Amino acid sequence: MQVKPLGWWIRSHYCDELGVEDVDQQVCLMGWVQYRRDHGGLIFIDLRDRKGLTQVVFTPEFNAQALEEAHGLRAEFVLAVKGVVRERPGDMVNPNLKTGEIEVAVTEFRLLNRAKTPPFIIEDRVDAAESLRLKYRYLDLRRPFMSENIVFRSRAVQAVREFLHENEFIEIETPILTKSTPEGARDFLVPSRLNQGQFYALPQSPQLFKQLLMCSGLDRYYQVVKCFRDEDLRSDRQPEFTQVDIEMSFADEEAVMSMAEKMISELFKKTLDVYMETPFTRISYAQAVAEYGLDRPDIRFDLKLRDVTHIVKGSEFRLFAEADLIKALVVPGGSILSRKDIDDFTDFVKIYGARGLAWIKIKENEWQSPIAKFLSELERSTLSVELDLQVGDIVFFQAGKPDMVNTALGSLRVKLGERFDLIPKDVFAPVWVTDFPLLEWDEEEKRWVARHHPFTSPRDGHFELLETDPGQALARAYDLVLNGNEIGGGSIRIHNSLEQQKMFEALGIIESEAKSKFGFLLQALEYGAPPHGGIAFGLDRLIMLMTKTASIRDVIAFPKTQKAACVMTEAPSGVSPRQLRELGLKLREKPAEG
RNA sequence: GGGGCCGUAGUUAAGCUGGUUAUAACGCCGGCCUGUCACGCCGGAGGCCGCGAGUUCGAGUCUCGUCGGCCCCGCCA
Repeated sequence: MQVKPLGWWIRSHYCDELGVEDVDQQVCLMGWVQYRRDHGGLIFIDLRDRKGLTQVVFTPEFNAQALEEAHGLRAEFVLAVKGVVRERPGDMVNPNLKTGEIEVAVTEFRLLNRAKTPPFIIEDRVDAAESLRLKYRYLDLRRPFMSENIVFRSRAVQAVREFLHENEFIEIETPILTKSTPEGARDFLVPSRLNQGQFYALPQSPQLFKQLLMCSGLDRYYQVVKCFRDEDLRSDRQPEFTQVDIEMSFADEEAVMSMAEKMISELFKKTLDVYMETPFTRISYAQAVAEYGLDRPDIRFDLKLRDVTHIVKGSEFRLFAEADLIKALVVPGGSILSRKDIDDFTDFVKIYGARGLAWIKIKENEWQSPIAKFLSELERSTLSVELDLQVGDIVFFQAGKPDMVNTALGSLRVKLGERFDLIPKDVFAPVWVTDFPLLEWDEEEKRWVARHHPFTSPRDGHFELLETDPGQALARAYDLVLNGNEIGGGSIRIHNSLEQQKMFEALGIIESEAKSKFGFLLQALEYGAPPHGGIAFGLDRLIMLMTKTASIRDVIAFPKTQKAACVMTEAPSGVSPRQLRELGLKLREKPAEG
């Protein structure tokens, strides 16, 4: 069987399109051999393209020569098939296939290309090792699961673009080769050949450019844009990722948030037919941390943390007595947990720096607990009343530094939500988190750093706090959280040069550095900068949630591994001595290989 | 920087407290087959047990190191 050119053949249908209404039509399909069922005198091939499968049948009645040749077909061979659509008799209908009521009887076919036996079978139920899938990514993307994710992503981006264009936003590209700035994540650097010893940085986000576009009067900007951060990876984090980046002039936080939630709800309506009620729920940062322990609360289930410091601070239990904060988490019906379960949860909270996990099982006549004996009668009764404890409940306690207590117990809350099946599937629960602190104390650098970024405006009247009590200043910033995942965040920016300089001062950035790193921004703000603000959405993470995939890699065509490498191209790699010389670079140590 | 899990035919896995020739399924190759649909039946090939040391009479199995993949903490405005 010879490989033949495409010639003048033209595809008439995709492999998901034909049905009984097309019977007797002459059609032409093109695709890959999915399954081959060779009966000797009769051969069935399931032909696959990106849309679906169609059974084509080679029979001697239609073309004996073609049947003869088709014995040589193998998985993943590329075919063009011409034939007649036939209705299948009732008992031969395949109800599992969209095109299962028909088949295409082959009158003529062309083998367009052969294929080696693939390293793994191209189908959804085969769970090949991820490293293998990544090495042969082009094959992995043939699987319906993967290609559907990629197609969905395209549809979602399309919906976002439509919304933004309808709302007067202008798509504007910003530089990829740009300037390294202090603050924030580690930069990816690109050496400059024409300016030896100097480096570009890849943008962590187009933050400054979009603000400058507002200064330009372009008024409403957006961009679907790659961003780069040289930090460690996670299942929801890649070193290069895509943001839907938005900025608008003459807007306060209400304007940005209302625009953003319209965009998100329209996106969900258009692509998933999911209705989201607007306006979205809002919660302050302080309340989020108090009740959920995290600044990205999953509000799909209740189970809130309770501050019990005032009740048990004076207890004889040393861990409580020494703690700055003691919080409790009551799980109704949780006393069914075994010792082993509790040990596992204890190990889990230790990840976050907890020393242990205190617990009390509320039984009919007693409190079963390693710590009950340390609690006075009053402490017990106060806990019982304030936490409304019922027989069958379990109470977990976490005590220590506030950050640790909140993170550990907040993470445990999510874990318990899963364990007790409290999290409704198929629910998308967006929530705005607002009133973030403007600054955070960086213990390592011994200075205040911007929690969002240094261009975020403080709330009215909070500028003065920068000099008196920086930790109390609140930001005009907002995060959008979906099912416990941060999917977007933004702020109203400082649009006054003097205020921006004051902010740099508060961050310990000296004037000369501010001038050299951000001089262009400070200048731009002096030439009539409009009030402005914006938001950026993490597209990959958003798509991951919408498609309910477990990893961000499943919604990115060519992702990187945890070591930020591409298994397929083998990037990163060494470069030739000549390339280094041209760039004026010299490696400190000899690499293993060039 | 740190913690954890995993690496055995092409693939997915099994391989017990170390013990003869390392199993199975799918895939692959050959043959048969006109109604299958993850076709079926018969036969066959296929292994540096990730790599390197060590312990041992003996290592897929135990120890250490190393490489790779994944999950997590730190980090990620």
